[in-house]
Amino acid sequence: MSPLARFHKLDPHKREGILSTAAQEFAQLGYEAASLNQIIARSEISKGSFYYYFEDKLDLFAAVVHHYYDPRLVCDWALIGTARTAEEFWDRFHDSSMQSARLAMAEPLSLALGKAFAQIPKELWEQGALGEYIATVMAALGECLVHGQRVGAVRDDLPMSLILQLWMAIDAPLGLWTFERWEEASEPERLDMLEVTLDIYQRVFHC
Amino acid sequence: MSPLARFHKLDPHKREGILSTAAQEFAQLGYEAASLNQIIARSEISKGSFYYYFEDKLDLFAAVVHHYYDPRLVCDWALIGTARTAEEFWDRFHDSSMQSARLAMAEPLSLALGKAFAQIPKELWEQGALGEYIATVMAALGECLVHGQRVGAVRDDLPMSLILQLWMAIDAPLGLWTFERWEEASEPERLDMLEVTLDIYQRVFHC
DNA sequence: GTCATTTTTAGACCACTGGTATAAACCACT
DNA sequence: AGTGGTTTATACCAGTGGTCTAAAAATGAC
Repeated sequence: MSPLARFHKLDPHKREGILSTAAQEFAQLGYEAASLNQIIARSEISKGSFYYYFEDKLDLFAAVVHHYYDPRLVCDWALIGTARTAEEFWDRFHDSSMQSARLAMAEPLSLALGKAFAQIPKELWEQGALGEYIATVMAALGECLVHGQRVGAVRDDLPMSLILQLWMAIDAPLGLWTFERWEEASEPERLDMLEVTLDIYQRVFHC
Repeated sequence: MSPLARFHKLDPHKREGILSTAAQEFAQLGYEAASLNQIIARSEISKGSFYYYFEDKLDLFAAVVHHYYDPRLVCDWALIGTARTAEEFWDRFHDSSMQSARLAMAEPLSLALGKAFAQIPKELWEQGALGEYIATVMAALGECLVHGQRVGAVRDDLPMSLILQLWMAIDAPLGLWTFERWEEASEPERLDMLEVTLDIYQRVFHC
């Protein structure tokens, strides 16, 4: 039986405890800086048990992300991906990401995890459970963008892999910027930030 | 006397040796993964000596960057920063970054260091000698962009800090993408890649 | 040339890292 | 009660970046 499977049939209370302390640790310090030993100690679990439940540190992180990172934070790509025209595509993208942003700003833990995520070295992106998770998300975004190309909303002079890379790269600073000033911003200022963000996506990816 | 000062008045041969092995190690493995102990061992230097010459690992990295990262790889921002009109601004930017790109592609070490650089956690960007280096470079770019705003070439609806963040964020995947296909690309293909890169900068930052 | 002082080197040592190994405890089932 | 798989505890590992101290080498004053 795989370690993760064993973890899943653990007493839910204990499971939550482990995931929660791990999430805090990762969110606060980032992936690398978070100490696995600390997490283990704080979870009041022995090292043996830990490695009975998880393959390694990265596996734990994947489990945390899977549990705490709300997928609604990212756009509803399935919906966007059914737009008929370019205008409709960007309109839906607009609405959906507005909605997601609102949600995201209310969930600092998810955001912190996102930051920790972005910090993970690229060569680990393809490994283990985390790799699968990333692959899924990227595939969904990719599919959506390919549809965008089909309806003439997204430029097709660039390879999709580059588009995805750029997308992720742009997302990080924009998200951070928005998040940092969200609390102190008035409602129109907030709207403005979101519009700016969307505008940049369009500038880069609209054909 | 500061460690770095001591390092600088070391026998140039020995100095080169240390910097060279460190550069290789960092370039190959990235900052985190590079083992300081390995570097020390390969440099045939004792740990005591190392910490007599450098504050810490990051300080060494800063010294390596300072020594091996050719500033010509980045644009000639001083030149661009004296453009009189928006058109001239982007033209100069175009020419300058074309030239820089050519140079960069011929210096894989510098590029690898750049990658290692990008991987360093943000909270270290402001520390020590590396922090100073980064601050200098960013200041130069910032100054150039402010001038760009003055002549109407660069949008001024965004805070400069965000513009800089975005600039760096976009730079990474584009540079990587270009580098990866550079060798196998024909001359027109190369030109095309560079044009695409420049176009994206303009899309995002042109007002 | 000798001695004292400072600069430089060597390497043992430190707390900590992620990860392994192994043996004991637990728990059903016959 | 015995057996065999599941779960736990902990000692241990090589490696990490970094500290400390004592000796060696260079330097300057006389």
